[in-house]
Amino acid sequence: MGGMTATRELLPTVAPPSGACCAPMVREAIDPEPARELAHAFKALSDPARVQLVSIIAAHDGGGACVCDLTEPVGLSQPTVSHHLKILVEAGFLTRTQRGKWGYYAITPGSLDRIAESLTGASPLGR
Amino acid sequence: MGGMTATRELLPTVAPPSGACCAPMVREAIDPEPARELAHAFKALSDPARVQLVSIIAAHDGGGACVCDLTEPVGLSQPTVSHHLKILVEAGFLTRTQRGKWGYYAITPGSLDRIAESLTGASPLGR
DNA sequence: TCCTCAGATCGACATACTTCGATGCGATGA
DNA sequence: TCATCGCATCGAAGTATGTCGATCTGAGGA
Repeated sequence: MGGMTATRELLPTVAPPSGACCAPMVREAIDPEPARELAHAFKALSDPARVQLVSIIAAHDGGGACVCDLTEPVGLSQPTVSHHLKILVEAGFLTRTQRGKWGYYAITPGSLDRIAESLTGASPLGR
Repeated sequence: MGGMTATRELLPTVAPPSGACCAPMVREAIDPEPARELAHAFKALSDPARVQLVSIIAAHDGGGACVCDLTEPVGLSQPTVSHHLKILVEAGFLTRTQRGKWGYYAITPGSLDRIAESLTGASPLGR
């Protein structure tokens, strides 16, 4: 294999002769179904209000936060906040528990780390 | 500090007497503006086709991938793929370079790690 | 110069999402 | 038992998003 020097610097100004226009893939890409699930998780975090809600609830740490403490910081109506919370619960980021007449929301342990891992290292999106 | 035993297990069945219904916050929550930016980044990854595109391009690693290699795996039309790529570029996840008559897309180094960090450790969403 | 090809942009359409006021429901307190 | 409180659900309205066919642009080759 002599003479393979500086191939990285000598990218051809035109593509390979025929057929392929790109270099072949180095690794396997994600399958459609996992892609769908991953996108669904990201969609749950794709609204500013929901990002704030997760942050506020994470800041409460131990006991969780009730809806009454979440409405005012995000500046939205109670039904809207309730709607966002439901989306976050269904996506697995939050858990809901009822104590007395208050409902408390808490971060599902590990849920954020799991989604973070999908973006790094040897996962389908990481490099 | 005697007698502070098992307070974690003895959560009251009703909330604190008056006013506050939750424990106070342990840390600072995210501000509205950073929340908006973070949500915007997540929104770029909130579509299955875009997750697949990022994965396929990441799998090409070195030289990047051209649009002709991206249309078929995601099963969408060329204008639609082009549309999704634009969103990913604007969100900072991809970079585009022209070589000959082909356009090549590559992952912006560190962009995925940066978003992953916002979900873990001492960041506003992590715990 | 003209033709061809890769791919970006445009316009249109259907669907999904965000938001709110009104209402329903279960738990507390009187 | 009845009134009140916390909050989930419902229905409606406006906006944003995903998708495609048609078209435009810019680079290469004849």
